[in-house]
Amino acid sequence: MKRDEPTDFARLMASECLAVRVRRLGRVITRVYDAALAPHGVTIAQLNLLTAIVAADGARPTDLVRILDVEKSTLSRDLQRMEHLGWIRFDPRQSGRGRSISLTPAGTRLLLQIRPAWEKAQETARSQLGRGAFAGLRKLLQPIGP
Amino acid sequence: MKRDEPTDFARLMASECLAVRVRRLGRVITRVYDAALAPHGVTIAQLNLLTAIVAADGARPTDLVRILDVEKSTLSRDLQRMEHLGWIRFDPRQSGRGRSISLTPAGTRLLLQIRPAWEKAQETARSQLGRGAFAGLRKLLQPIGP
DNA sequence: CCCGCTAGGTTGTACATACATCTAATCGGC
DNA sequence: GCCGATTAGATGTATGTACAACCTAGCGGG
Repeated sequence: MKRDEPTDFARLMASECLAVRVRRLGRVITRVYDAALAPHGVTIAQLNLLTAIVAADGARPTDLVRILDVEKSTLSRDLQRMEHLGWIRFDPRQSGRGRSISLTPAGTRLLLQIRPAWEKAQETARSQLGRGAFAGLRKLLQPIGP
Repeated sequence: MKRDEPTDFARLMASECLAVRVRRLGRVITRVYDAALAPHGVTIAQLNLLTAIVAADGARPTDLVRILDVEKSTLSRDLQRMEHLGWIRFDPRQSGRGRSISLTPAGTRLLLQIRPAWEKAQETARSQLGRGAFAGLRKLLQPIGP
């Protein structure tokens, strides 16, 4: 019986490819969080940016690029959107290049309002994945983050 | 000392949010695979689709939606692109709704040419994450897949 | 002090993704 | 065999993502 090379490869991808699995989980998880946050008009990507800006106090776009492992052009446009929405502001720096980012009062208020929705999304994700998988993933992904 | 609620939330997100971690890993991993596949003019998302079509022989778009956990409108456009590129074809079905998808000869040839680049991306991912994390992730993500 | 470098950002283009809405085809009850 | 309900897909709009190419403002050597 002749081996079917395309089928072999297809099976191998399905069972072994890390990208396929991580991306799929990303789609599913993103939907969970986006659905929970939607009533506030915010996405998980935007919430991630907002909290990163708060956590890395006084950071410039280029710092967030490093911290979040996102492309600078992606970040540039994401920040533009959030500036137009009135959530963030760019401040000139005393010395050195670039501008620091900070939350506006509206951005800060929004962040605080969002929190319960995020907690709910965490709980949904936990129950959908199972508590063991959730905790295991969080732990395994720890060293990958900053 | 007064508690800073935004900062608390920001720290919590950074340390506890599963979406943040999964999405970040997704960006990093996607770049690894896309870079390896780029010389063939294919992305990891497209390779995933091609192999899913082969693995789920005779599947319709709606079947892939279920299998890959992707939105039907997303899939619709991804398939359109691949049809225009001449990689896939839609075949009418004997009975029932919809159309089955299959690879064209060009699509099949492409798939076989790609394989070494994918193996290389796997190896790169493995060494960047560390073998333990790679294997652990693959295993943890197993039950989430189909 | 000036001029070249380089780091920081933006813009052009393309793909991947999703939600809402719409169209079309099929299925099933009667 | 028709007609209402359901399903399969396509389209409009928006976000997130990346690469390549470009621009520009500070830094630093001389």
